[in-house]
Amino acid sequence: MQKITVFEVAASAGVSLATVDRVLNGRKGVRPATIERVQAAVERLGFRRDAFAAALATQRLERYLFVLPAAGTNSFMTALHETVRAAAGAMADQRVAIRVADYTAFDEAALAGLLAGIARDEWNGVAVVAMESPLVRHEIDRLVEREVPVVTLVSDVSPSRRSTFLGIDNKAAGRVAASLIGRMAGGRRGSVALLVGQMTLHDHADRRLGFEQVLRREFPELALLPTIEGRDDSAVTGPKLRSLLRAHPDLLAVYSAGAGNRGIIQALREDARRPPPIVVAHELTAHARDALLSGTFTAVLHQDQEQEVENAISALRGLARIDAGFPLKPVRTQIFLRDNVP
Amino acid sequence: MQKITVFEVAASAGVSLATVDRVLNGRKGVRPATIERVQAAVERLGFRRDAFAAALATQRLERYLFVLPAAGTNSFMTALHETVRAAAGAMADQRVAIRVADYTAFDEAALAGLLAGIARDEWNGVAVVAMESPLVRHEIDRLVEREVPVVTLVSDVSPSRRSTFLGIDNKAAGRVAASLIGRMAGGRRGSVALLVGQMTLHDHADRRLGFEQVLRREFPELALLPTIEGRDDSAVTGPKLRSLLRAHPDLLAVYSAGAGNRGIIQALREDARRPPPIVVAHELTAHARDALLSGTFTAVLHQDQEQEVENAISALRGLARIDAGFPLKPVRTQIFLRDNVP
DNA sequence: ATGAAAGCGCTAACAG
DNA sequence: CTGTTAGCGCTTTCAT
Repeated sequence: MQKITVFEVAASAGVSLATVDRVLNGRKGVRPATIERVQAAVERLGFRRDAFAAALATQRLERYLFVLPAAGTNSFMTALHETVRAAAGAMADQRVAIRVADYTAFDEAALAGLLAGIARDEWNGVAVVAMESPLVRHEIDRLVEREVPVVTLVSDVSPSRRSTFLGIDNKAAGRVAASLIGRMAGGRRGSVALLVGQMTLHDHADRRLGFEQVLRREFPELALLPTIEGRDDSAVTGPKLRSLLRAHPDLLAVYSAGAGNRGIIQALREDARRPPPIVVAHELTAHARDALLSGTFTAVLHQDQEQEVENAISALRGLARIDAGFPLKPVRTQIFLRDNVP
Repeated sequence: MQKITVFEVAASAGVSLATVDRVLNGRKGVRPATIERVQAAVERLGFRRDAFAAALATQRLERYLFVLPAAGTNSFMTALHETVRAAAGAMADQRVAIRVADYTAFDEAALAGLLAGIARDEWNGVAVVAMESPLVRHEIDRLVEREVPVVTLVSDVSPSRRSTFLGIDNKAAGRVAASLIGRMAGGRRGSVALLVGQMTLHDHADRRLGFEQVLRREFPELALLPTIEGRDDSAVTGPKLRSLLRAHPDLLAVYSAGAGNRGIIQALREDARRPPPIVVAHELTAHARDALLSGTFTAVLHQDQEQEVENAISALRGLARIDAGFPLKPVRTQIFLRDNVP
């Protein structure tokens, strides 16, 4: 497998380098007949363009913007910032610049405003952790109109014109949670608590959907209590769960579909019932995981952030037509039990 | 963030390009004082080497060899070949050539022979799906002596001098299997079957270890039957499990730690006991997964091959000092329940 | 519509 | 030990 260069292609086709380049990059100003001659030469010689040389010569610089809820909102978001930053570092020497813009969590107007300020010539693409909101949807649609590729990450907004949603299958996650809880309850009857951040978060809403569906259909002996909105904030989830535990002595399981697990763990610690409630949660910090897994039977659903961010970057590059086809893998959810903590 | 080139570094340090290059690439023959001056300049200017230019100039061509059990051995191995081939394709235009060499599964001598024939100047690194065997261990050590980086993949051999084992935590996988089975059995007593390919396969041995450990300690009401060696072959696993099912009417769970699941599924289909046995298996094909998940309660442990192969390539490139440090992620095991099939 | 020639940023002979 | 210089393969003005 020899190295065929544009030079040999040019020679073989009886044209100059410039012409070969024009054909290769589909630029106009070449006679059809010439195009064919060049393409024939490419085929004949089995020419493969050298990606490094091309990148060097073009001096290309790609810019992508990640729009995320502010770090510090909760550990998931803090970690997400970190993950994006890490990915940015890794891509930097491939001439891919990645920046992050913050918005106050749950603040639709802030998010919409941020999106409104994005210009086509500034960014080659935008990845956004969205939320359900007409305002937000509208701005995403406008971005797409301005030909700025947009993908949603972690939490979607539908039906907007964003190119893809990249993230775990949240309905499946909810179903798994219900399945685990139902099996572990082993036929006992009692009530089940479900906590989300806020129902405008598409991902949390999806999880609830899947959860309810399986719980109702397969475990009718378990009564689902009204959903609690904890704003992904331990200062809210803690007290709310605490009073729920007090009000429902028969509560035997908790599904935390959002964040704010520190509050939840706290409330559970103070609870005295035996056996302690079954808990299924989504998490990110190792600390939360350890605390959660120490209960009776508890499972943690883990979402591969790194992969999600990598996928987002790949997708955006694909949309910006910098890099060819990207077979995106679905983002994985891992289930952690006590026995497989890393 | 401007573009700093080696040229500016040279100027700022008061040396020539060649010297900068020497320092940058850690080549010898530079006075310590000069090295410091250059490094200072690099820091000061925030110089980042352009990977494309470097790759272009070096004309580097990396060659890595994957040594695997022949495809067709079982679907896992067939898929592994395919995964390696796919990775090879993706790396090809980055001037990384990946080849595969086959050996007959379970044939220590064949594997050892293959390894013995590898020359240092032919390959920049070797990834091998190994097995426990003095012969194999010896050849791996010899390769390392000849300064050919070696990593093991999927199944390790210890204590050889290979650089790293890349693969899932098989003891953890075994523990999870036991945990799931124990929980699902819900206190019933009965016997449990464990099938592996062969005990010389390090990964299967590890899974057994973790499995036994948790089963004994936490679920003493479950009796573990003698381990069956099924050679990862459905023609063997099927009949063996079938006779086991006949001999043990109280058998209530099966852990398939190896391959050959088609045979296992077949045997379970013919079995009439109610409820059907709990099954935990490792798998690869979607078909096996679907079949397995249709039982009473069954879980499938899924191993991320793509990631494993990518990790192997990264690790080898790191060892070949082509690419800097790669923070390898542990390879994930995903648990599939009926509700989260992709 | 096509060609000639000058780089892109880094590396590696070859001198000194 | 350090500097000079000629590329690597592709892109891109600027002529023709």
